[in-house]
Amino acid sequence: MTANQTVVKPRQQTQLADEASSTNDSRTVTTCPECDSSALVTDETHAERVCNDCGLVLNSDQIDHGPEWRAAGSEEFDQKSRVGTPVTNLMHDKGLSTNIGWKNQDANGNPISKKRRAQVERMRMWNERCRAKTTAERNLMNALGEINRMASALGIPNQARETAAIIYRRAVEENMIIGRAIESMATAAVYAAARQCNIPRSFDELEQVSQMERLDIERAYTYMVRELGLDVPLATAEDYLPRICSNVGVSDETRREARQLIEETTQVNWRIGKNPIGVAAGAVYTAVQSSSDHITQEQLHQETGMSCVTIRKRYQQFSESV
DNA sequence: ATGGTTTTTACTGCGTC
DNA sequence: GACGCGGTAAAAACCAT
Repeated sequence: MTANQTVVKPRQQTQLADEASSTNDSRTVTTCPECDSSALVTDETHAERVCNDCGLVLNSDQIDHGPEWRAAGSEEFDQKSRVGTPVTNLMHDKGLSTNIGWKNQDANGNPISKKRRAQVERMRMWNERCRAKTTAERNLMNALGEINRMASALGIPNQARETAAIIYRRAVEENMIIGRAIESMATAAVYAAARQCNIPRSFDELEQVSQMERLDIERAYTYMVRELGLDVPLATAEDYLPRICSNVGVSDETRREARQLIEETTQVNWRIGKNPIGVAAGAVYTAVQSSSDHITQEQLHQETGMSCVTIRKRYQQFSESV
């Protein structure tokens, strides 16, 4: 919109990612960069994150997120604990408002009188009604609920959901929602967040879980990218690889091999302009050929939506470039 | 709207079980 | 014969301009 928005572009994404996870970057890594194993464990005593397979230490001197006190038993734990759920962008009030418990009991766990119960019920009702004071808050509640629902349906993890929520909140702040369908903007936020978190989902997939049509989602998305100056990285073949591998069920060895094939050919000419999904599928197929796994082109076609012909072509190109 | 590129579709034959 | 695979041409989809 304005000049200063384009200037902040490079910061935008890191800001979003940081805000969303509010943790160290390597904590969000799910596979070992050395051996590609997913057996990463957090060693609390040494404050390290270590790969169980090759022993690589991903990061040391981690912040201990646990409490600063110690408790001997669960009773003492309950007593000393003085914290609630973490602040989340996925709720319109960031999860900070008061909730009145649903149980009709007093603090000691004894049932309350009939008269008192009616009173509590009225309080509960009005508390619920007052939670979203304005229409804007009500809309936000609605949208964040939708974001959560779609993310669940697509198997998108919490970190990306938080990112989606932040993107949507920014759109609200910029008055971008007015005159547009909440659902389309919420869907676009999920799409952008998924890509920013390197777990891209296609417009087709989003269309399946959204109430909006593909074109509306695409429009909302381009509008968001433009107006918010979102820095959304292109989806790469590597991004698609883990999902394809686990869905199709190949060994870790094959997965590693496929990743290597992709990495080795990133600068190769034939990769230019090719659909990363096809590249990933081709890499998996190529890797499968030299392994004990039995995955057919048909299976990969079913899983990725890429045609057998395309998978074959990528396979040939991978084979030639080795 | 256009034109170049990529992907899909539909068809083919071959080898293997 | 069913299946997986490899090849091809034409059509469709995609994308930047």
